[in-house]
Amino acid sequence: MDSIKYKGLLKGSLQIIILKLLQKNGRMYGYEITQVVKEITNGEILLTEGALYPALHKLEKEGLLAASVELVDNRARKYYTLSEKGRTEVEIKLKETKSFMGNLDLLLNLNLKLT
Amino acid sequence: MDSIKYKGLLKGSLQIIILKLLQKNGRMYGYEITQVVKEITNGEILLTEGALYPALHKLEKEGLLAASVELVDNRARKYYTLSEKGRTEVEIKLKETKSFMGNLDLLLNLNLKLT
DNA sequence: CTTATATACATAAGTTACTTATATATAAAT
DNA sequence: ATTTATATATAAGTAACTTATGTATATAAG
Repeated sequence: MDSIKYKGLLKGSLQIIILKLLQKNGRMYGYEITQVVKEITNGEILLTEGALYPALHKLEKEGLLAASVELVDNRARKYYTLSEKGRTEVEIKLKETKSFMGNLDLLLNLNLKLT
Repeated sequence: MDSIKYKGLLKGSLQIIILKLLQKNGRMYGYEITQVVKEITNGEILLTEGALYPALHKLEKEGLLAASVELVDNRARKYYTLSEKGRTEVEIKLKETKSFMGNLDLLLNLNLKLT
């Protein structure tokens, strides 16, 4: 698995992507996140395991995610959900991301319309 | 000088910010870039010297920028302009950035409209 | 039947782009 | 006289990645 595009750009946005997907879908496991991101972005964003799993562990350690392992088809899946703290944080980080994109819009003359 | 917000998010976007400002303004020096970014973003993006100057040096080394030192008020200024390669690259990186923001829009449900 | 692909997680080593801190130097303002 | 603004540079440390490797099961292909 490898992500060809957006070499530097993904930096800093992986956390909010994970948090937002969990906010939307309630309960997901790591591999599922990689597949959903791939589908939604038409294969343009391909998360690497080496980035995703440490990011999940970090978010769990920080108390934003709760994890529970489950056996499905004799294979271990680690499901994640947002904690209470995570539900608060996702809103904060989302606002930050929007604000940053608004500023990038001004600097790069992208003519975005944030609704 | 320090940038409070967008801790991770700025990563990967500094290069395109520099290139785009030079495309727009033709000829700028480092300190001027920090001030223009500060003004345009209402003080929300504050470039650090430790990030800016190495980034300028790297872009110059890669042949995207041309530099010339000038004395103004007895102080040395290093002016940068886009090279031919830089003029091509800024368009490529701009498209990449737009594409990435479009994908982030899909993942985060931001409802932006890229024109 | 054995090999490749998909599913599923984890981590170690290396790279890169930052932050923070420090350094130098002149000009202008307090 | 001291601080703030202007102007550039670099060294040390950190965080978030990439790349590579490892383990293990299920399924499809040849």
